[in-house]
Amino acid sequence: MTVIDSAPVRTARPEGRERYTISEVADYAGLSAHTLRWYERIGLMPHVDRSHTGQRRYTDRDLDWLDLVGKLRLTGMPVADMVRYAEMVREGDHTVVDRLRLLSSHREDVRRRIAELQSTLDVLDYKIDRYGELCGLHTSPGFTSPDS
Amino acid sequence: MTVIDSAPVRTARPEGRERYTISEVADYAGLSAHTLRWYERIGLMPHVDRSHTGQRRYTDRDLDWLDLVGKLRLTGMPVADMVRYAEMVREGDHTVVDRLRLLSSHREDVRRRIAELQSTLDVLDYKIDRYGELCGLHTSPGFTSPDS
DNA sequence: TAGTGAGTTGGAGTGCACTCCAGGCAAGCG
DNA sequence: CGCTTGCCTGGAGTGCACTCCAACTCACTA
Repeated sequence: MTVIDSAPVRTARPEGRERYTISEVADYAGLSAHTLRWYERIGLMPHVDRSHTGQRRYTDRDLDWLDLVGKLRLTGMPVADMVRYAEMVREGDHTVVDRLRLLSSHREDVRRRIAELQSTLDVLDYKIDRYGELCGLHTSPGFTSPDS
Repeated sequence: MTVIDSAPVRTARPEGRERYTISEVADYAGLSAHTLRWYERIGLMPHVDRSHTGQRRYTDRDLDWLDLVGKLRLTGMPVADMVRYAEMVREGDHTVVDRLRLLSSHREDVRRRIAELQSTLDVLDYKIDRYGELCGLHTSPGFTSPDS
């Protein structure tokens, strides 16, 4: 992968060590060990290496990748798209244009979502204000509602 | 339901008519007719009335309700929570405090989500900038990447 | 040396939110 | 009259993203 496929910001890592067990990574990334193995099976991880006994040993690079995946996941990118992205990263630099396209289109999605959320926030504020008034005026039961 | 359970803003309605068929409502709300029937089955609709032949006839009030449901849905409120809300609305005004609680807690969720999306947007901007540079520098294939 | 705890696998199961299907009814049209 | 269109029902099926299971290995401690 290219240098830009590691996250730009660093988050606190368990220790200064450079190889992590699956449960350490699960804790760090907020995913279950199951999910980490599943990510690997479906091709969402860039080949995790193993200890001499066959246990997974994640590197800081893997943690960086998981940071990015976590961000994309939180913003609702489908797993299939993330896998496509991961594949492109593995395929090398001739895929940068497509990667750019994928990321840009996702960015548009995210922008749209922010706008949607914002507009819902307005509706919620309005309704919460109304309910607040209602609760402030008569908190006790025993009156009839105008409609319903 | 109370007056505040209709949406504060009006959106364009199919026609000035006051009773709509399921497919008109599907078009309007951006849901399938299947989904509208399903909403009713699970108790997410406040009793839709019927024509003399048993077909659903939605009112403007139903459309208002669907506006709200659509907003909540877009902001990721689980259907189960929306059903709880709908039940409370049906139960009458003694549930306003709980409704307020539910809405307020959802508002916090939405605020958190906006912040998350915003932070992802920053990451995306950063990566897209890097990819942009890369594409600007060498759009043709045939070179080796620094890593992988 | 036996037990505990953390890891391994492939495959099956879960929960959510739809989505579709088969079979049927009612209205309108040529 | 037959045909098409739109709607009805209960129940089954789908896709996504996990989530768990059974059966196993390995390292460590009492």
